Amino acid sequence: MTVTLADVAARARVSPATVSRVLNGNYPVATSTRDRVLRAVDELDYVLNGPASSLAAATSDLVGILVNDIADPFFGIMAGAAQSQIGGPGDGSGRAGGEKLAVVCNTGGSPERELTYLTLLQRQRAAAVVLTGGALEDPSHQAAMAVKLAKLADAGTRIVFCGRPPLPDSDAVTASLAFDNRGGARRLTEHLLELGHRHIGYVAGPLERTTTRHRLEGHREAMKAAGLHGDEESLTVHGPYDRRSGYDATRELLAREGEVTAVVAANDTVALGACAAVRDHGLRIPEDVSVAGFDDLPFSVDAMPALTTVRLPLAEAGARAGRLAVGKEKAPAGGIATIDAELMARGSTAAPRG
Amino acid sequence: MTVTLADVAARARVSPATVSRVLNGNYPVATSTRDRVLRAVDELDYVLNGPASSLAAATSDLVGILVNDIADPFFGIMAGAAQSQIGGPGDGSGRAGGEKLAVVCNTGGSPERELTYLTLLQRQRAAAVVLTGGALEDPSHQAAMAVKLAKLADAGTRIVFCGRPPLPDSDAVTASLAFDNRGGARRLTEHLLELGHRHIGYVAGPLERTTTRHRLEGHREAMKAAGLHGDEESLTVHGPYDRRSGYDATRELLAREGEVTAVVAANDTVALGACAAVRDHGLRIPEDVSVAGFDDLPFSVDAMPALTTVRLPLAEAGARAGRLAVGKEKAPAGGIATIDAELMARGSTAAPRG
DNA sequence: ACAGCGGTAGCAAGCGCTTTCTATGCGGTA
DNA sequence: TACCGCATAGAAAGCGCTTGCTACCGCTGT
Repeated sequence: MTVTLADVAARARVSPATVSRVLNGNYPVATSTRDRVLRAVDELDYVLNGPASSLAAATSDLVGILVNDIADPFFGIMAGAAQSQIGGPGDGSGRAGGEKLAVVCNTGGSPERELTYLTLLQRQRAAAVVLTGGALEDPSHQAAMAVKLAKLADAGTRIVFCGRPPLPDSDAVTASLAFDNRGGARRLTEHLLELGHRHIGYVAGPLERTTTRHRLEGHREAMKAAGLHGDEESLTVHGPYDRRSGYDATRELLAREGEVTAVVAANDTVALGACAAVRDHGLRIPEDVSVAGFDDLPFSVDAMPALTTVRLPLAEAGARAGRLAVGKEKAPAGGIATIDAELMARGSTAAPRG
Repeated sequence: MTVTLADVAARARVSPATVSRVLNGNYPVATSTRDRVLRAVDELDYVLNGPASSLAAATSDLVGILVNDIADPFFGIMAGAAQSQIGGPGDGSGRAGGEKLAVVCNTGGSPERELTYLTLLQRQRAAAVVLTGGALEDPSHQAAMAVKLAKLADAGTRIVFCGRPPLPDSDAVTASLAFDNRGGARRLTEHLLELGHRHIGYVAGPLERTTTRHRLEGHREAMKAAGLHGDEESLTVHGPYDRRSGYDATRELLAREGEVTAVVAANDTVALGACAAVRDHGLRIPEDVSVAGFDDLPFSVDAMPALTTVRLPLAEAGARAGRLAVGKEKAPAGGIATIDAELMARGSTAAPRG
């Protein structure tokens, strides 16, 4: 039926062992023999049996990339960059050894799915796993993750975090690349404060994610430093990281009182919803209300007016995570690197009226 | 070291065969025995060895989803929807049998990568493969794909196309879900013609993709039906499916002569670039120039003015492809289904001046 | 009371590869 | 000329699981 190593061996008139060695290139084989084998492989159109190979070698070339939402470019960009480094096809090396299969797994933000994907990858004896995006704060889930990751690490799977805070007291994770969400958020709010805003609405992400908390903390840090605090609670609304959440929350913020002069959104997508709400409320951006986002996704510069936001180097971070995952790059000191976030002041923010 | 089936068997005081049967649930096992086994699995924290299992059973639970650009929500949305149906974790069934590992592979639009990913999936003995997005028109690549897909199908891998035209004379593909790009494009251009436009610039996608050709054909069909043809060639510019291409091409179109009153873009992302170019040229949308996109990605409604475009039911199509891939749904008659595209007339198009 | 049978469990033979260990052939050296 | 060592190839033992077949047990039917 399907062609096996033995078939190739027979055709090349060598032993299966030799074919295996030619394919893996990890053992000296005479050039003439190698050529013969390669020709046979070609003629028979032989494709290695991955499971058999993985079983015998006790390793696999699978690399999993976990993302919260594959439809969100935030994750897509990171995942794409990571995948491009991990290789699979066309990583430029041309070496058979570099032929890793980078695959992305969509958890949909669900803790169970996250865990189950990890189990599935463990089952496949994955070579590495990259976890992207913020983590859930739920202690029991964190504990479960720590255990699972420890087991994976134990089995030789390399683990890399990308855009995710490091796991405390764990040496399972090879490297953690964490975004400076707090700093970015602080600078963003400072920018608004400098423009003269005092009543700033905050449309935050889901309560239980680290990303949400960090950005919120940065915002509040800035507010506090400006001597503004007390009404933050009432000016903060939580919701998922989507457009609708931005729309609904902003309508609510606007309806509550007329006092809000600026709205900071959890991310750019939410900001787009916020913009729509501001307009539907009959107000102009930025003359009546300033709006700001976070992430600087590609479409943000095309919003009208262009969205003030905080740029996260998603592609760079993803690529680095990919390289770390396949060992092309060595881990930063302490296994942790913080990635800077840069304020992008654009047209959607301006001084408040009056 | 790691826990094996045999360890579980020993602990449950049964044979390995019995453990395997409990795990696979495909053979009668007495309840008491099953419980004992399940408890042992739990206590030992046993995780099946995927490669070994796949080798012995000659099947695997991997399902590959190939996309051209994972950072593009067009693909992200389809892939996410497909993945959600394929299951992996939390497909709702709860059945162990449904635990497929849906993974997405990013070809970056490169033909070699596409082929190599297919080989990699073949090597893993994937249960199914979903190919999304338009195909390349290059005959030699198409032939290579046909051969590769035939081989995969031969090995029992189910193959589904999503948003991709069917492969002629091939029974390798289980089902093809093709978007009605031609019809959508035609209706879009008709809309512009009805508004009174006569000089319509077209920023097309890469020359070698079926999607590009089909959309272009629809456009020209409409033009021809309106008795307008001849200058289409000169009003068409090709480029990649990205913002920059839309920007550059539109600048060029605008600079060429002042006559263009509308710009149709290859997709929404390109349209965003076109919008920016129109504005940078000192013109207003839609008063001076109308702009239209394609796909109706989530951000399109938030452009200012909201983008007129053609809606493709990406999520529905992706979900259906996912279901077809795992056999939850049966293939449409003839293995081919055409998915309708709906015109979304919004603020970015209006009658030309004068 | 005995053959026969449905219901369970175990045995053992692989699945297709990797890898250790062993065998062979050859050139070079004393 | 005899011996050693290197370079290369082969033999064979698994890797951990699945599954066809056999074995056993307690019943039922006659």
